[in-house]
Amino acid sequence: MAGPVTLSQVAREAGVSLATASRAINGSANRTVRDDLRERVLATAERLRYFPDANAQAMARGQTTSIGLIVHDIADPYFSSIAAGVSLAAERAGLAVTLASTQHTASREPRFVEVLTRQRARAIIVVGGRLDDAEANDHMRRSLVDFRRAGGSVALVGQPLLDVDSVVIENSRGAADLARALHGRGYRRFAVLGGPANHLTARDRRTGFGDALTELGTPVDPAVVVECEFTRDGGYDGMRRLLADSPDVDVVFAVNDVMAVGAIAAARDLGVSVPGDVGVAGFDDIVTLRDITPALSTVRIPLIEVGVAATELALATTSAGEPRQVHVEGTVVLRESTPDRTA
Amino acid sequence: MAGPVTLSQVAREAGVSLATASRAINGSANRTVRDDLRERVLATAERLRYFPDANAQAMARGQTTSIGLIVHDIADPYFSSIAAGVSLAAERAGLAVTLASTQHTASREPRFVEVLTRQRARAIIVVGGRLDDAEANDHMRRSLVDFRRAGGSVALVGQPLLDVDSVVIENSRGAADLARALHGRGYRRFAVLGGPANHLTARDRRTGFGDALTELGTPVDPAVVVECEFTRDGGYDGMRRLLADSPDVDVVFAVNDVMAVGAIAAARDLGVSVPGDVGVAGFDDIVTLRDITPALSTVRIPLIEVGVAATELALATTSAGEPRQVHVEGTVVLRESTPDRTA
DNA sequence: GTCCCGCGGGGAAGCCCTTTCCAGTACCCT
DNA sequence: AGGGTACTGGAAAGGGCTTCCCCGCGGGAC
Repeated sequence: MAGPVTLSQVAREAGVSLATASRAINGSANRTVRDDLRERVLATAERLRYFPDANAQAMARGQTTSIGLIVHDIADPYFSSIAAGVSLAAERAGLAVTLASTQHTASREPRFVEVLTRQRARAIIVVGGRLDDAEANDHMRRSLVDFRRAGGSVALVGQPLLDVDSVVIENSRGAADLARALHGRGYRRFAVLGGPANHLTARDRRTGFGDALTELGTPVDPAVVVECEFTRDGGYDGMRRLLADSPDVDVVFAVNDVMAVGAIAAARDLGVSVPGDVGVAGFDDIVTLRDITPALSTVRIPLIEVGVAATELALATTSAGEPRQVHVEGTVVLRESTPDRTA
Repeated sequence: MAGPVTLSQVAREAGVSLATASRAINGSANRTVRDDLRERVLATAERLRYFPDANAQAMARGQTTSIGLIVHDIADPYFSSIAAGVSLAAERAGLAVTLASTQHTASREPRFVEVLTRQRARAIIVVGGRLDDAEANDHMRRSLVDFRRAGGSVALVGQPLLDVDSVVIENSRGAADLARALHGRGYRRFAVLGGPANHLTARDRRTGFGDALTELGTPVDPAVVVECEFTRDGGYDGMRRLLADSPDVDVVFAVNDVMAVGAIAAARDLGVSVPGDVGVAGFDDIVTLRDITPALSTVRIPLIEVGVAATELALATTSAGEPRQVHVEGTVVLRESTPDRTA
């Protein structure tokens, strides 16, 4: 019992002062500890199974060893892959990751930022498409300002929206590339499962896709751009509605993979064959895609690397100047769900 | 600048003592603060955007507000679903979750326990099948002892192995139920993708499955119990080997879903039809299953609830007596991947 | 043989809170 | 009117660690 072992116990036991014990264990900068003392301290610490109290260290040093990660839903493969990257990078940097999953509730985001502010986390990584919701974004911006005033840095994954460093995913360009690739495979009558109207990532992908097709002379009829939730079930729903209204379509672009997966399920349930009757493409290349049937065409985003990049960005000492941006390109990957029609 | 706002700043600004400010903001037990003072303090805190330093509070109170979660791989849907449950329960309890993902490296586990010991986390949830590896388990046990000596509690998800409170998943029984259900559908020639030999969860599922079949008079030929990794790629590999060696099988039980998914992919790549030529069943009912083809028969484990239960177990004040156990039953779910053969 | 300098040990301050303990006030009861 | 009680504000003591600063000591330089 007697609670955790403290440094003073170690010092006393080793017959040295607190200061020396601290320096021996920590290897203080610009100070050295005589070898025999250091070894004695280390041995004592080991014997007593001493583990420094990170909270006390944080207080004394004025700096913690943890970073925060805010995602919409940790059970969603998109987020969990990014989380894996963050976790990896954090471990490399010797930091612990505090996970916050908002369950798609925007109001939770600033609340979690506050929690992390209290923890005095070194940095926060905020992942997930932002909404075009001035009030919510203002809340978030304000919380992040508080956080940074408390000494933390922030990196966003998604849009460069909140005046902070960001890993920017080239949604628009990726979607445009996909549109051109599909056009190249002979598709002409496009429909879009567009996600929520005010979801910025969804919007960028929609417009990138649409603009490219307009340039190619096969614009998307706004009637077949379906609004729906950004989730698997949203895709399912959207696809049902789309197929009910306008069956005259040869390919459907869902603005993310989980929606595309839902769309395929909806098509199957309605007896519409994919890709026989209609092709489907998604966006992100989440890891679970490799095992769905038909294999889904998509725009590959290196999610783990995105997580790593965001972490490194947040941790790199801020010059306090312009918000920095790291751009990540998507790569079009065409698979069975959109076979070549020109043949 | 000037770093984070402190309580003394708030107190000074509000014209009260530190003690009063603390009590006003915190609502201390068995003490009251006069209304006008409290309001003044609160208003000042709000105006100054004061956020208490959780590390300092932890020191003063001798208790932190975080719990640790150790998983094998956060990008694996099995773990991320449990993580979602943990995250949910933690939020309810007003605690932050520190995430550690070991990437299937056993030696990382005790290291993460140590990190959490330093953080003085309230509790640790360790998720993921343990190995029958005395040395690794000893390490882990010892680390957990250190952690508990520092005041934390522990809950395990999986086997009741390390003398700590556990959420025990009835692997053996679930697998036996599945075996009987498959037998009931007319399957007779069973094979097993058995996972690693020393993986306890895998072993329990293997033996539960095998024993039930022996009882039914259709024992599994040990030659068709294939050892492989506990991952999707392990399942892929194992299935390849299995199909190469012994094609005379009508159903394959993979000891977890991701392996089953890999197995289906392998079958497809080898031109073996599932379920036409061979049925496949898994275990866990991970959320991504709903969209693979054919829909996979499995044993459903309520993963989110498991996460919640583990968290609540860890947080429930320990009577310091026997390790407590919460048992979770699996439910057999038969889908397209194992159609009825008796018809 | 002095004088300095640098090295390294240890005392103590300080990080930001909570909580105990003391003291002052107001009020009630007799 | 005096004494007790209830209430509440504030001073101060931690809590575990880092680090500044002082000081003693040994060695190099002249």
